[in-house]
Amino acid sequence: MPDDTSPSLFQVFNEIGIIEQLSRAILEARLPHGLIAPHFTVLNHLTRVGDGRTPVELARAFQIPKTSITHTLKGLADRDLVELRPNPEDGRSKRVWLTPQGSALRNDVIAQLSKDFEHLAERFDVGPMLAMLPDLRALRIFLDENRDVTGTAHKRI
Amino acid sequence: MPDDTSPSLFQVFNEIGIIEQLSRAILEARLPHGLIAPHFTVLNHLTRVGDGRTPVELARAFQIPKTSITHTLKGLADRDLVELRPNPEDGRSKRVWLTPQGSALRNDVIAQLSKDFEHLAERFDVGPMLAMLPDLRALRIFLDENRDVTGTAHKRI
DNA sequence: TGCATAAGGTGCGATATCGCACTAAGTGAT
DNA sequence: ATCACTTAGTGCGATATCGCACCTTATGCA
Repeated sequence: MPDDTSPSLFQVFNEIGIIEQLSRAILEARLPHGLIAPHFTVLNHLTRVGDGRTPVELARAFQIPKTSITHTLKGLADRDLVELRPNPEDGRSKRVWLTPQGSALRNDVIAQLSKDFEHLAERFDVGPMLAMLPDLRALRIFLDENRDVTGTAHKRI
Repeated sequence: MPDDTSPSLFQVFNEIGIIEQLSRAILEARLPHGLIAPHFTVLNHLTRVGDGRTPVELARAFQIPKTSITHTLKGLADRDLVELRPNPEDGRSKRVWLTPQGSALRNDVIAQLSKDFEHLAERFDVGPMLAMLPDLRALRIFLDENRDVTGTAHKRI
Protein backbone atom coordinates (compact mmCIF):
# COMPACT_ATOMS: atom_id res chain seq x y z
CA MET A 1 0.00 0.00 0.00
CA PRO A 2 1.52 3.32 -1.01
CA ASP A 3 2.05 5.77 1.78
CA ASP A 4 1.83 9.53 1.56
CA THR A 5 5.51 10.35 1.75
CA SER A 6 7.21 8.50 -1.10
CA PRO A 7 6.08 9.87 -4.42
CA SER A 8 4.11 7.30 -6.36
CA LEU A 9 2.22 7.10 -9.59
CA PHE A 10 -0.94 6.98 -7.46
CA GLN A 11 -0.27 10.45 -6.25
CA VAL A 12 0.60 11.69 -9.71
CA PHE A 13 -2.66 10.39 -11.13
CA ASN A 14 -4.52 11.75 -8.16
CA GLU A 15 -3.16 15.26 -8.66
CA ILE A 16 -3.88 15.00 -12.36
CA GLY A 17 -7.46 14.02 -11.62
CA ILE A 18 -8.01 17.02 -9.37
CA ILE A 19 -6.38 19.41 -11.82
CA GLU A 20 -8.58 18.04 -14.58
CA GLN A 21 -11.63 18.76 -12.48
CA LEU A 22 -10.59 22.28 -11.59
CA SER A 23 -9.54 23.19 -15.12
CA ARG A 24 -12.81 21.77 -16.45
CA ALA A 25 -14.65 24.07 -14.08
CA ILE A 26 -12.71 27.03 -15.45
CA LEU A 27 -13.70 26.03 -18.96
CA GLU A 28 -17.35 25.42 -18.21
CA ALA A 29 -17.64 28.76 -16.48
CA ARG A 30 -17.00 30.30 -19.91
CA LEU A 31 -19.49 28.18 -21.83
CA PRO A 32 -23.07 29.25 -22.53
CA HIS A 33 -25.74 27.62 -20.42
CA GLY A 34 -26.38 24.02 -21.45
CA LEU A 35 -22.97 23.43 -22.96
CA ILE A 36 -20.35 21.47 -21.06
CA ALA A 37 -16.75 20.52 -21.60
CA PRO A 38 -17.33 17.67 -24.10
CA HIS A 39 -19.24 20.03 -26.39
CA PHE A 40 -16.38 22.47 -26.40
CA THR A 41 -13.84 19.70 -26.86
CA VAL A 42 -15.58 18.72 -30.10
CA LEU A 43 -15.68 22.29 -31.40
CA ASN A 44 -12.04 22.79 -30.50
CA HIS A 45 -10.95 19.52 -32.05
CA LEU A 46 -12.78 20.23 -35.30
CA THR A 47 -11.17 23.65 -35.40
CA ARG A 48 -7.69 22.33 -34.81
CA VAL A 49 -7.64 19.25 -37.03
CA GLY A 50 -10.25 20.44 -39.52
CA ASP A 51 -13.93 19.61 -39.68
CA GLY A 52 -15.42 16.89 -41.83
CA ARG A 53 -14.39 14.21 -39.33
CA THR A 54 -16.73 11.26 -38.81
CA PRO A 55 -18.31 10.61 -35.39
CA VAL A 56 -16.22 7.48 -34.95
CA GLU A 57 -13.04 9.42 -35.59
CA LEU A 58 -14.07 11.81 -32.83
CA ALA A 59 -14.90 8.98 -30.47
CA ARG A 60 -11.48 7.49 -31.07
CA ALA A 61 -9.76 10.82 -30.59
CA PHE A 62 -11.48 11.38 -27.25
CA GLN A 63 -11.38 7.77 -26.10
CA ILE A 64 -15.11 7.63 -25.49
CA PRO A 65 -17.79 5.16 -26.58
CA LYS A 66 -19.62 5.73 -29.82
CA THR A 67 -22.90 6.30 -28.02
CA SER A 68 -21.41 9.15 -26.06
CA ILE A 69 -20.28 11.03 -29.12
CA THR A 70 -23.67 10.50 -30.75
CA HIS A 71 -25.25 12.21 -27.79
CA THR A 72 -22.74 15.06 -27.65
CA LEU A 73 -23.08 15.72 -31.37
CA LYS A 74 -26.85 15.79 -31.05
CA GLY A 75 -26.51 18.51 -28.43
CA LEU A 76 -24.24 20.54 -30.70
CA ALA A 77 -26.43 20.01 -33.76
CA ASP A 78 -29.57 21.02 -31.85
CA ARG A 79 -27.85 24.33 -31.12
CA ASP A 80 -26.68 24.72 -34.73
CA LEU A 81 -23.04 24.64 -33.67
CA VAL A 82 -22.22 21.72 -35.93
CA GLU A 83 -23.93 20.13 -38.90
CA LEU A 84 -24.05 16.39 -39.61
CA ARG A 85 -24.08 15.47 -43.25
CA PRO A 86 -23.88 12.06 -44.91
CA ASN A 87 -20.46 10.77 -45.83
CA PRO A 88 -20.44 10.39 -49.62
CA GLU A 89 -17.58 7.91 -49.35
CA ASP A 90 -19.28 5.58 -46.87
CA GLY A 91 -23.01 5.09 -46.71
CA ARG A 92 -22.79 3.96 -43.08
CA SER A 93 -21.24 7.08 -41.72
CA LYS A 94 -21.60 10.83 -41.48
CA ARG A 95 -19.30 13.79 -41.43
CA VAL A 96 -19.36 16.59 -38.87
CA TRP A 97 -19.04 20.18 -40.04
CA LEU A 98 -18.63 23.33 -37.98
CA THR A 99 -21.21 26.02 -38.55
CA PRO A 100 -20.16 29.69 -38.44
CA GLN A 101 -21.79 29.90 -35.02
CA GLY A 102 -19.82 26.89 -33.86
CA SER A 103 -16.53 28.40 -34.99
CA ALA A 104 -17.39 31.75 -33.47
CA LEU A 105 -18.32 30.23 -30.15
CA ARG A 106 -15.11 28.21 -30.01
CA ASN A 107 -13.03 31.31 -30.73
CA ASP A 108 -14.88 33.39 -28.15
CA VAL A 109 -14.31 30.80 -25.47
CA ILE A 110 -10.64 30.47 -26.37
CA ALA A 111 -10.26 34.22 -26.09
CA GLN A 112 -11.92 34.27 -22.68
CA LEU A 113 -9.76 31.44 -21.43
CA SER A 114 -6.62 33.10 -22.70
CA LYS A 115 -7.47 36.07 -20.53
CA ASP A 116 -8.21 33.82 -17.57
CA PHE A 117 -4.87 32.12 -17.99
CA GLU A 118 -3.09 35.45 -18.21
CA HIS A 119 -4.64 36.46 -14.91
CA LEU A 120 -3.54 33.21 -13.35
CA ALA A 121 -0.03 33.61 -14.72
CA GLU A 122 0.25 36.96 -12.98
CA ARG A 123 0.19 35.22 -9.64
CA PHE A 124 1.61 31.82 -10.46
CA ASP A 125 4.76 30.74 -12.23
CA VAL A 126 3.54 28.71 -15.18
CA GLY A 127 7.07 27.98 -16.33
CA PRO A 128 7.20 24.58 -14.65
CA MET A 129 3.78 23.75 -16.11
CA LEU A 130 4.91 24.44 -19.63
CA ALA A 131 8.15 22.60 -18.94
CA MET A 132 6.30 19.40 -18.03
CA LEU A 133 4.36 19.35 -21.29
CA PRO A 134 6.76 16.98 -23.08
CA ASP A 135 6.66 14.51 -20.21
CA LEU A 136 2.88 14.71 -20.01
CA ARG A 137 2.68 14.09 -23.72
CA ALA A 138 4.99 11.10 -23.43
CA LEU A 139 2.88 9.63 -20.65
CA ARG A 140 -0.35 10.22 -22.54
CA ILE A 141 1.04 8.57 -25.65
CA PHE A 142 2.34 5.62 -23.70
CA LEU A 143 -0.93 5.06 -21.83
CA ASP A 144 -2.86 5.47 -25.04
CA GLU A 145 -0.76 2.91 -26.89
CA ASN A 146 -0.98 0.46 -24.00
CA ARG A 147 -4.62 0.80 -23.13
CA ASP A 148 -5.38 -2.90 -23.39
CA VAL A 149 -2.22 -4.20 -21.74
CA THR A 150 -3.66 -4.29 -18.26
CA GLY A 151 -7.02 -5.61 -19.42
CA THR A 152 -8.34 -2.10 -19.51
CA ALA A 153 -9.81 -1.78 -22.95
CA HIS A 154 -13.54 -1.61 -22.15
CA LYS A 155 -15.73 -0.39 -24.94
CA ARG A 156 -13.64 2.59 -25.88
CA ILE A 157 -12.75 2.32 -29.50
CA MET B 1 -5.81 31.65 -30.66
CA PRO B 2 -3.05 29.35 -29.42
CA ASP B 3 -1.27 27.41 -32.10
CA ASP B 4 0.07 23.90 -31.81
CA THR B 5 3.76 24.68 -31.69
CA SER B 6 4.32 27.01 -28.76
CA PRO B 7 3.59 25.25 -25.49
CA SER B 8 0.57 26.72 -23.78
CA LEU B 9 -1.50 26.06 -20.71
CA PHE B 10 -4.23 24.88 -23.08
CA GLN B 11 -2.09 22.01 -24.17
CA VAL B 12 -1.04 21.21 -20.64
CA PHE B 13 -4.65 21.00 -19.48
CA ASN B 14 -5.54 19.03 -22.57
CA GLU B 15 -2.88 16.41 -21.90
CA ILE B 16 -3.91 16.28 -18.27
CA GLY B 17 -7.51 15.69 -19.31
CA ILE B 18 -6.58 12.77 -21.54
CA ILE B 19 -4.29 11.24 -18.93
CA GLU B 20 -7.07 11.52 -16.38
CA GLN B 21 -9.39 9.62 -18.69
CA LEU B 22 -6.89 6.87 -19.45
CA SER B 23 -5.83 6.42 -15.83
CA ARG B 24 -9.48 6.33 -14.78
CA ALA B 25 -10.02 3.50 -17.24
CA ILE B 26 -7.11 1.60 -15.67
CA LEU B 27 -8.69 2.04 -12.26
CA GLU B 28 -12.21 1.09 -13.29
CA ALA B 29 -10.93 -2.06 -14.99
CA ARG B 30 -9.97 -3.23 -11.50
CA LEU B 31 -13.25 -2.37 -9.80
CA PRO B 32 -16.12 -4.85 -9.36
CA HIS B 33 -19.04 -4.47 -11.69
CA GLY B 34 -21.22 -1.48 -10.77
CA LEU B 35 -18.49 0.47 -9.01
CA ILE B 36 -16.79 3.36 -10.74
CA ALA B 37 -13.97 5.72 -9.95
CA PRO B 38 -15.88 8.03 -7.56
CA HIS B 39 -16.79 5.05 -5.37
CA PHE B 40 -13.16 4.04 -5.12
CA THR B 41 -12.09 7.60 -4.51
CA VAL B 42 -14.29 7.73 -1.43
CA LEU B 43 -12.99 4.41 -0.08
CA ASN B 44 -9.42 5.49 -0.69
CA HIS B 45 -9.91 8.91 0.88
CA LEU B 46 -11.52 7.45 3.99
CA THR B 47 -8.63 5.00 4.29
CA ARG B 48 -5.99 7.67 3.93
CA VAL B 49 -7.40 10.45 6.09
CA GLY B 50 -9.45 8.24 8.37
CA ASP B 51 -13.14 7.45 8.26
CA GLY B 52 -15.77 9.28 10.24
CA ARG B 53 -15.78 12.18 7.77
CA THR B 54 -19.09 13.90 7.03
CA PRO B 55 -20.55 13.88 3.51
CA VAL B 56 -19.93 17.60 3.17
CA GLU B 57 -16.28 17.15 4.06
CA LEU B 58 -16.02 14.58 1.29
CA ALA B 59 -17.80 16.84 -1.19
CA ARG B 60 -15.35 19.61 -0.36
CA ALA B 61 -12.36 17.30 -0.65
CA PHE B 62 -13.45 16.13 -4.11
CA GLN B 63 -14.79 19.48 -5.30
CA ILE B 64 -18.18 18.06 -6.18
CA PRO B 65 -21.73 19.16 -5.32
CA LYS B 66 -23.39 17.84 -2.22
CA THR B 67 -25.98 15.98 -4.25
CA SER B 68 -23.29 14.03 -6.05
CA ILE B 69 -21.70 12.76 -2.87
CA THR B 70 -25.12 11.79 -1.51
CA HIS B 71 -25.61 9.62 -4.56
CA THR B 72 -22.14 8.07 -4.46
CA LEU B 73 -22.44 7.29 -0.75
CA LYS B 74 -25.80 5.66 -1.35
CA GLY B 75 -24.17 3.37 -3.90
CA LEU B 76 -21.45 2.44 -1.42
CA ALA B 77 -23.86 1.97 1.46
CA ASP B 78 -26.15 -0.23 -0.66
CA ARG B 79 -23.16 -2.52 -1.20
CA ASP B 80 -22.19 -2.44 2.50
CA LEU B 81 -18.85 -0.83 1.70
CA VAL B 82 -19.50 2.14 3.96
CA GLU B 83 -21.93 2.83 6.77
CA LEU B 84 -23.65 6.16 7.39
CA ARG B 85 -24.34 6.94 11.02
CA PRO B 86 -25.69 10.10 12.64
CA ASN B 87 -23.18 12.68 13.77
CA PRO B 88 -23.56 13.00 17.56
CA GLU B 89 -21.99 16.45 17.43
CA ASP B 90 -24.31 17.89 14.81
CA GLY B 91 -27.89 16.82 14.36
CA ARG B 92 -27.89 17.97 10.75
CA SER B 93 -25.12 15.77 9.54
CA LYS B 94 -23.87 12.21 9.36
CA ARG B 95 -20.55 10.48 9.50
CA VAL B 96 -19.25 7.95 7.01
CA TRP B 97 -17.55 4.81 8.25
CA LEU B 98 -15.71 2.15 6.30
CA THR B 99 -16.96 -1.40 6.72
CA PRO B 100 -14.48 -4.28 6.75
CA GLN B 101 -15.60 -5.11 3.21
CA GLY B 102 -14.99 -1.52 2.15
CA SER B 103 -11.47 -1.53 3.56
CA ALA B 104 -10.74 -4.91 2.02
CA LEU B 105 -11.96 -3.86 -1.38
CA ARG B 106 -9.88 -0.71 -1.31
CA ASN B 107 -6.77 -2.66 -0.39
CA ASP B 108 -7.37 -5.28 -3.05
CA VAL B 109 -7.75 -2.64 -5.73
CA ILE B 110 -4.63 -0.83 -4.59
CA ALA B 111 -2.70 -4.07 -4.76
CA GLN B 112 -3.94 -4.75 -8.29
CA LEU B 113 -3.06 -1.25 -9.42
CA SER B 114 0.38 -1.48 -7.88
CA LYS B 115 1.01 -4.49 -10.06
CA ASP B 116 -0.38 -2.72 -13.10
CA PHE B 117 1.91 0.23 -12.47
CA GLU B 118 4.88 -2.06 -12.07
CA HIS B 119 4.16 -3.57 -15.45
CA LEU B 120 3.91 -0.14 -16.97
CA ALA B 121 7.16 0.95 -15.33
CA GLU B 122 8.95 -1.95 -16.98
CA ARG B 123 8.43 -0.34 -20.34
CA PHE B 124 8.22 3.35 -19.47
CA ASP B 125 10.48 5.60 -17.47
CA VAL B 126 8.29 6.88 -14.67
CA GLY B 127 11.10 8.99 -13.25
CA PRO B 128 9.92 12.17 -14.98
CA MET B 129 6.37 11.49 -13.81
CA LEU B 130 7.40 11.27 -10.20
CA ALA B 131 9.61 14.31 -10.66
CA MET B 132 6.68 16.45 -11.77
CA LEU B 133 4.65 15.62 -8.68
CA PRO B 134 5.71 18.75 -6.74
CA ASP B 135 4.80 21.00 -9.65
CA LEU B 136 1.47 19.24 -10.13
CA ARG B 137 0.75 19.65 -6.46
CA ALA B 138 1.61 23.35 -6.62
CA LEU B 139 -0.70 23.85 -9.59
CA ARG B 140 -3.50 21.92 -7.94
CA ILE B 141 -3.18 23.94 -4.76
CA PHE B 142 -3.09 27.21 -6.65
CA LEU B 143 -6.13 26.38 -8.77
CA ASP B 144 -7.97 25.14 -5.72
CA GLU B 145 -7.27 28.32 -3.77
CA ASN B 146 -8.27 30.50 -6.69
CA ARG B 147 -11.36 28.69 -7.83
CA ASP B 148 -13.58 31.74 -7.67
CA VAL B 149 -11.14 34.25 -9.10
CA THR B 150 -12.22 33.78 -12.69
CA GLY B 151 -15.89 33.55 -11.79
CA THR B 152 -15.66 29.83 -11.78
CA ALA B 153 -17.09 28.86 -8.43
CA HIS B 154 -20.33 27.16 -9.51
CA LYS B 155 -22.05 25.12 -6.89
CA ARG B 156 -19.00 23.25 -5.73
CA ILE B 157 -18.57 23.79 -2.06
C1' DT C 1 -34.70 33.96 24.54
C1' DG C 2 -36.18 34.79 19.84
C1' DC C 3 -35.53 35.11 15.24
C1' DA C 4 -33.01 35.74 10.93
C1' DT C 5 -29.62 33.43 8.59
C1' DA C 6 -26.47 29.76 7.45
C1' DA C 7 -25.28 24.99 6.79
C1' DG C 8 -26.03 19.68 6.16
C1' DG C 9 -28.58 16.56 3.68
C1' DT C 10 -31.89 14.85 0.21
C1' DG C 11 -35.92 14.51 -3.41
C1' DC C 12 -36.66 15.68 -7.95
C1' DG C 13 -35.97 16.67 -12.72
C1' DA C 14 -32.84 17.51 -16.60
C1' DT C 15 -29.05 16.03 -18.84
C1' DA C 16 -24.81 12.96 -19.41
C1' DT C 17 -22.44 8.56 -19.80
C1' DC C 18 -22.19 4.16 -21.45
C1' DG C 19 -23.21 -0.97 -22.18
C1' DC C 20 -26.13 -3.83 -24.99
C1' DA C 21 -28.26 -4.90 -28.94
C1' DC C 22 -29.88 -3.82 -33.36
C1' DT C 23 -29.90 -2.01 -38.36
C1' DA C 24 -27.61 -0.64 -42.41
C1' DA C 25 -23.69 -0.69 -45.15
C1' DG C 26 -18.95 -2.02 -46.45
C1' DT C 27 -15.29 -5.91 -46.94
C1' DG C 28 -13.32 -10.07 -48.15
C1' DA C 29 -13.00 -14.83 -49.22
C1' DT C 30 -14.76 -18.27 -52.16
C1' DA D 1 -22.50 -13.14 -56.84
C1' DT D 2 -22.94 -14.98 -52.16
C1' DC D 3 -22.40 -15.01 -47.53
C1' DA D 4 -19.89 -14.45 -43.22
C1' DC D 5 -17.85 -10.89 -40.91
C1' DT D 6 -16.80 -6.18 -39.67
C1' DT D 7 -17.87 -1.36 -38.99
C1' DA D 8 -20.77 3.18 -38.37
C1' DG D 9 -24.42 4.85 -36.09
C1' DT D 10 -28.31 4.87 -32.86
C1' DG D 11 -32.42 3.42 -29.64
C1' DC D 12 -32.95 1.97 -25.13
C1' DG D 13 -32.28 1.31 -20.29
C1' DA D 14 -29.39 1.81 -16.18
C1' DT D 15 -26.73 4.70 -13.68
C1' DA D 16 -24.26 9.26 -12.82
C1' DT D 17 -23.99 14.25 -12.34
C1' DC D 18 -25.72 18.32 -10.74
C1' DG D 19 -28.84 22.57 -10.18
C1' DC D 20 -32.88 23.83 -7.61
C1' DA D 21 -35.85 23.70 -3.93
C1' DC D 22 -36.91 22.15 0.41
C1' DC D 23 -36.57 20.47 5.36
C1' DT D 24 -34.01 20.21 9.53
C1' DT D 25 -30.72 21.76 12.72
C1' DA D 26 -27.19 25.02 14.18
C1' DT D 27 -25.41 29.73 14.86
C1' DG D 28 -25.16 34.50 15.81
C1' DC D 29 -26.94 38.66 17.11
C1' DA D 30 -30.25 41.77 19.21
